[in-house]
Amino acid sequence: MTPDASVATRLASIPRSAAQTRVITAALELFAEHGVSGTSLQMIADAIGVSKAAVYHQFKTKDEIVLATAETELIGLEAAVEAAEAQEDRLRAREVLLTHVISLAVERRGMVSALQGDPIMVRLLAEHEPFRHLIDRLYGLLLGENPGPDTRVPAAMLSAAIGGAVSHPLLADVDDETLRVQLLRFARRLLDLPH
Amino acid sequence: MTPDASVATRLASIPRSAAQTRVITAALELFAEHGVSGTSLQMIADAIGVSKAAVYHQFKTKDEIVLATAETELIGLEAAVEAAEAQEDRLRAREVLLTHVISLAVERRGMVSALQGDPIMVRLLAEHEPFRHLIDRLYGLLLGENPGPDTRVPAAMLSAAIGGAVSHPLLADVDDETLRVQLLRFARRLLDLPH
DNA sequence: GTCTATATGAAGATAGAC
DNA sequence: GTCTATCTTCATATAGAC
Repeated sequence: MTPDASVATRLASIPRSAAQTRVITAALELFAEHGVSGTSLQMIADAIGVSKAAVYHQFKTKDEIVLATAETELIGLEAAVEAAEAQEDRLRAREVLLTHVISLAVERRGMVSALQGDPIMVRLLAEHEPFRHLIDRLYGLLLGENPGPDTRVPAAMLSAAIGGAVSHPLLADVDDETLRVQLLRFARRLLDLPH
Repeated sequence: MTPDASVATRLASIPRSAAQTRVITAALELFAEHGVSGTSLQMIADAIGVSKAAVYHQFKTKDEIVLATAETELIGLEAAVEAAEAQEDRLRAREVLLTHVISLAVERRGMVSALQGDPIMVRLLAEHEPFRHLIDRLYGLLLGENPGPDTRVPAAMLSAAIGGAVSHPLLADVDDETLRVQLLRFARRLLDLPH
C-alpha cells in the first residue's frame, strides 16, 4: 500500500553481540513471568550465570535493557505490518496482517504478555516514537479511515484477545498449531471477515 | 443452578475501617497505573497523604494490601457469578453472566488491568483458593462440561478481550454506555450467542 | 567480557511517642 | 490513627582489576 513511507521509518536493527543477546533473551523471559518492575538486574544476571557488573557492561541502564527487549520483539511485528502493507487491497491486507500477527503471537507465546500487559512496556510503546509509529500503522491497516466505535471496539477486543489468549491458563494444554487455527477462526468471526 | 454450593464458599466480606478503605482505594489506582511491583508503600502513603507507618498500621504487609484490593474488586465478580448461577438454563446463565461481567468491567474501567494483567495478581488468583474457586465457577458457567479447544479458545479470547478493551487506548474516548453496548454485541458474536 | 568490591538510595518493615 | 526515627535488605549503578 505505502511501501516507501514505511522504509523511511523502519525500526533500527541494532546489531547485538552474543553477550547482549543472552541478556535480552533472559530478560524477556523474566519480564514475562515477573513483569519489568518485578525483575531485578540480579535476577537477569543469575539467569545467565554472570555477575551484575557483566550485565551493566552490555547495557548502561535497566531502561536500555527494556528498550532492547521491546525492539527485538517488535521486529517481527514490523515484518507483519510490512507484509500487509504490500497487499493491493484493504481486505487482503487485513487478512495477511491477521495471519502473520496470530502466528507471531503463538510462536512467542508466553513472551507476548511481557510486551502487551506490562505498565512500563505500555508507556514505552506510547512514548517511544518508532514504536508508536508501528502501532499506528498496524491500527491503520485494521481500521481504515475515521473509524467509529463499532469498528474500534472489535479491533481493540481482538488486539487484547490475541495477546491474552496465547498465554491464558485455560489454553495452556492446547498445542501451538491448534491454537493458531482456532485463534484465526474466531478473529475472523470477531471482525466479520470471510473464512 | 447450584446456589447452595456457592453460599458455603463466598468470598469473605471482611469489614474495613475508613482508613483501610482509603488505603485500598489508593492502592488499586496505583496498581492499575504502575503495576503491583511498581507501586511502593511510600507511593500509597503519599497518595493518601499519610506516612508509611500509618499504612502499616492498617495492613501488616504489602501482600495483605494486594490481597485486600483483589478481594474488594472480586466481590462484584462473585455477585455476577451468583446471579448467573441462579438462572434456570445454561443459555440464560451465560447471558446474565456476560451482561453483568461486562457492566462491571466498564464500571471499573482502568482498574481491571490491575487485576487481570499483573503478574502478582495472576499468581494470587491462581494460588489463593477462594479466588481460584470463583474463577472456576465463572468458567464452568461459560464452558459447560469437557470443553474442547473450540469452546475454550473463544472463552479465553473473550476474557482477555473484555479486560483489555475497557482500558485500551484506542477506546479511551468512547463513553461507558457505548462501550458497554458494543462490548456486549461483539462478545455475543464471539460466543455465537443470539442477540 | 568478566570479576570483586563498593557507593547510594529506596524498598519493606518495626519501635515507640503522641 | 498518625507520627518520626530507625533497621535491614535489596535495588540501581560505578570503579577498577583480570
